[in-house]
Amino acid sequence: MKPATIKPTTKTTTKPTTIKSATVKPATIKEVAELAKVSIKTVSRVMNDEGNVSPATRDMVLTAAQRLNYRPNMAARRLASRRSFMICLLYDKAASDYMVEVQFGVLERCDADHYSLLIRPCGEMSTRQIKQTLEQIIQQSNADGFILGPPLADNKSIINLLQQRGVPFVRISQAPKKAKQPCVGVDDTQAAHRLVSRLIEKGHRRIAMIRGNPKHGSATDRLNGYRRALLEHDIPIRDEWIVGGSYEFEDGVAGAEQLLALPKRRRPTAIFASNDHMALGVLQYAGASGIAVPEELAVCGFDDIEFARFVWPGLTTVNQPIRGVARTAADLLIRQLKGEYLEGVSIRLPAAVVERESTGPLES
Amino acid sequence: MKPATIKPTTKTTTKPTTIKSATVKPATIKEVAELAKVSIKTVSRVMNDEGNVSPATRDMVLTAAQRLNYRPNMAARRLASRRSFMICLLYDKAASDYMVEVQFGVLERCDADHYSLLIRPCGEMSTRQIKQTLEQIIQQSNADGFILGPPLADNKSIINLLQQRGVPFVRISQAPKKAKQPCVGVDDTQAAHRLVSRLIEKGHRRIAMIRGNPKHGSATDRLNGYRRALLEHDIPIRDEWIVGGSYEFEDGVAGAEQLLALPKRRRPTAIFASNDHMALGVLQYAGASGIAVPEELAVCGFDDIEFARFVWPGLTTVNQPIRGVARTAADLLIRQLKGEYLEGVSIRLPAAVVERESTGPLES
DNA sequence: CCTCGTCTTGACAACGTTGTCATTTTTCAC
DNA sequence: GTGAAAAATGACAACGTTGTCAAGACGAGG
Repeated sequence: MKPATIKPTTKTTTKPTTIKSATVKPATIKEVAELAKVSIKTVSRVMNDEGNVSPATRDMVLTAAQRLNYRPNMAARRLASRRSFMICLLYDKAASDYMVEVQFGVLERCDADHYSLLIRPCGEMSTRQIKQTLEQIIQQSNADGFILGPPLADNKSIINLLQQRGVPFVRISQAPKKAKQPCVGVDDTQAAHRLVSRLIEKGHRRIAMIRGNPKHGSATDRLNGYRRALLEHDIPIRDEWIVGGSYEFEDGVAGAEQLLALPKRRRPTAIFASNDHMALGVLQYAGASGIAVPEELAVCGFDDIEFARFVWPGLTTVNQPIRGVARTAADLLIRQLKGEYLEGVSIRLPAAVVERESTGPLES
Repeated sequence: MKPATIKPTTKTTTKPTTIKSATVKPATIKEVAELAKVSIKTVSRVMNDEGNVSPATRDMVLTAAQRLNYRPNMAARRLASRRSFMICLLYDKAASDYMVEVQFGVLERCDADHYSLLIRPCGEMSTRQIKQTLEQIIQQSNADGFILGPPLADNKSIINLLQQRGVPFVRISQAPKKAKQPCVGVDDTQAAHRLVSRLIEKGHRRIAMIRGNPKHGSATDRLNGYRRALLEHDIPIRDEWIVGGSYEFEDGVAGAEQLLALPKRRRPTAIFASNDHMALGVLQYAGASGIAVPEELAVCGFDDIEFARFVWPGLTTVNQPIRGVARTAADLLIRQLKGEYLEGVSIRLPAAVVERESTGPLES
């Protein structure tokens, strides 16, 4: 980091000359109590909706609080209650669009209950480092709970650690698996199934697939959806039409190259890439090698990232209700923190196929 | 929000049956003090690097702390010191790639000093709402300082509020303007100038521009860079080649339509869109209307978002060192919090033109 | 050897809440 | 009315740090 070039001033230690308006000292619970003529404990009860407060006193306290513009001091509250009112969102350096949406969703729910959100991207960390970071967050920041984004949500080692520590957490993942913790996600298998079925309806028989990163449970699910759709329509599943990938743009390019190099007879007329990044890779390869999309090749992806509609032809894909998933995850976590018993709860939100130009004319 | 379907269990209030390993109670400063045979205050001094501690005692404390795996309790620290060790990142719901990078950069710096990061997207709020939110964050979470992302960094009203409250903040903006607060950014004018100059070098004379959102200072800067480049090469600036926009994809589409509808003689051979989103809009319009890029039309953008290289043809654009800018902003803020005097400091980081296929063959 | 600074160190009171438990008031059934 | 349970309220001690201030230890200069 380059140090700033600071214009030396006459007195380096002098405070800025800004006319600092006497920063109003925030009111404390004590002052509210005095004004309302009750004990601080009663004020506390009202502020926390603890019940066992008569409507009359409740009103008194509320108006007093309002008049003093009182807001409970979080630090004190945290210290006394041994809760931090903080939720930590743990995620890989996943697709930025995806995570921004997740952040939004979680924040929406957090705000409703005055929880703060700590974000912790772990993209460049080893599992060991992540665990260390976790320990620190638990002990130091004292996070009340965690939300694990994909693919961390499927990381056995991390799950175990949190379980051992007794910290509540919710997983965002399509694969509920055996873990008992609440899990929210989208039914990837079903969505992929629908998408591929749609291709079949449009007349395609030679449909290839580029698989996703095997570390993500979603990769398997999407593959299964593809398989099921083909099976249901009595289309044989050919190994040469299923190529590897790991959700990166370049995998799409490489996959397309491999698939389109097949002899004309066995060359696919449609490619289903396991995510939009790879689908865009396919589009780029097609564009660069003069293959017309969708006339010669239909392409579709998964995720409906922002840019799926910003390319030409627009990319057919699956839109996931990410924000909703995230909001639900936060909701489950907060409810758990409030004492609700949610073991084994698993929620699937529906995903919708979005058809654009890359799979053919829109009215069909 | 749909409520979860919860399998009723026999005892609803029972805690999960998970074997909860006796969650180790974190060590407190008191225990460290006892083990090191010093007072808690001395431990505190060591932990905060306050100085005036003899090397011998310092060592004792440090080893004791390590042996107990001691980490200061943040809540207590916050309460006692009346500082929150929290920084709030305030931003519009700007391009997600951009903000994720900013978050990364800020986090990197925060971690180094054990600051926590609060994120606060204000995309859908009015200035009034934002101010209210700010008040709450200042009073309740007690954030020590703020980092304002664009375009909030140029919002006079918000700046004033923070100034009045006496809360330190750093702006991320290309336009230092008259505000005294530290500001970090990129020299947009210069970058745009370079980009357009490059187009001129490649032989273009009819270069159009799609302007950015006038609320962002960057829009003006980029326009100025464009103007300067043309002026320097004695190319007249024609109003019909400068169309409005507000950084959205659709503005690019519309702008392209408008520009390419000009009679052939006056039709631009190159379009400089003020950001990549709009440039992608131009690309889409060109693709959809059969205009070959770069042969018939050169296109370039600004920002170098992830997808600039994922489209065909790859988009020529300007790469901003966003993470570096963010890290620097956080650095300035933290240094300010430590008492350094940084009024009027303004740091510009260089941005680089990235040439891809959309402006012509790469070796030229 | 004394004195006066400077460096170290510690005792103790904040900080602003919540938790515990005792006390007072209200409610209700008889 | 009476008694007993329930509801409402309050006193006070946590919570785990940091800030303040005073006291002790140590060195240097006379």
